[in-house]
Amino acid sequence: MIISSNHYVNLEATLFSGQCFRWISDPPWFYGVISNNLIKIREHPKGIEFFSTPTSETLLKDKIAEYFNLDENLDDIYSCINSDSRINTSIHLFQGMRILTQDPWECLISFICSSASNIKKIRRNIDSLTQYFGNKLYLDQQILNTFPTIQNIVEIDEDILRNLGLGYRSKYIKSTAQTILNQKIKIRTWENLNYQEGLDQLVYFKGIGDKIANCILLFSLNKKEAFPVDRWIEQILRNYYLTKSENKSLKTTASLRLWGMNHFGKYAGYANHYLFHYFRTQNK
DNA sequence: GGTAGACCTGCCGC
DNA sequence: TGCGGCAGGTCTA
Repeated sequence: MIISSNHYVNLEATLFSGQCFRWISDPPWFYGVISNNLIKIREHPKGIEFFSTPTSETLLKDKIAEYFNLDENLDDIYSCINSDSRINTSIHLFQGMRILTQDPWECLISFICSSASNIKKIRRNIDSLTQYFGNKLYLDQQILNTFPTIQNIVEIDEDILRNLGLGYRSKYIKSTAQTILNQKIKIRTWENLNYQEGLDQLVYFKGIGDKIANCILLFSLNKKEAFPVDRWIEQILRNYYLTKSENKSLKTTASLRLWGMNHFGKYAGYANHYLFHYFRTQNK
């Protein structure tokens, strides 16, 4: 099934820029899991083309459009954030790269896994989790697994997570699932929170600080003003954006994040992600 | 409000 | 081949 988009959709950049961790590339197709369905997708002159199983394409169409934020006007966003040469270069290099709207629970666990790690290891960790807990989905030659549920994580021992290679993050994953269950926290209502309310809710969990919370807000809760500050973004801000005195006075992640949100405005998250991907790919 | 260690594990470069 | 530094952070003292 084809879903039309008002702007070119750059699947390679969107799916492999570090906002999600378990898509597989088999050109021209990409395979991934959305809402417990195996999705096969490729770029199409009108937008994107996809197949799904077990749910039919017709029933999943809206979900896929939402996942890729296809109704969001990229040209408007570009004109908002394109205020310097670095952003401009990145937009030209990765034209059509979109910020996704992923499942918040999966996004939350994935980014807890990301702390002091690297993309390869994060992918391995999440793959191990889905292989241990998930249900297998088949399409063409691909086998992918559904993501573990909150209940799945609550029910198993922390040592199993450690044996899967998650290290010190295991206790955070476990305690987050436990807290959500015990306090009957409704993840589905998170999308109704404003940025600050969402941030407060997320950093309440052990293992989620300012950076990871902003990733979850940006990549799953539709908060395009969110501005995750990691090692890369901190370096970019300090080297290219901050004045000498700002470099001195802005010490914490949160203060750098506030600077970024103020400087780049309501689509700061887009500016952040384009800069992040640009500098990461340049420095490989 | 700000800082130094500790924390798991496996890439990656020398 | 083997080894040490380091990675999309966060917590605690």
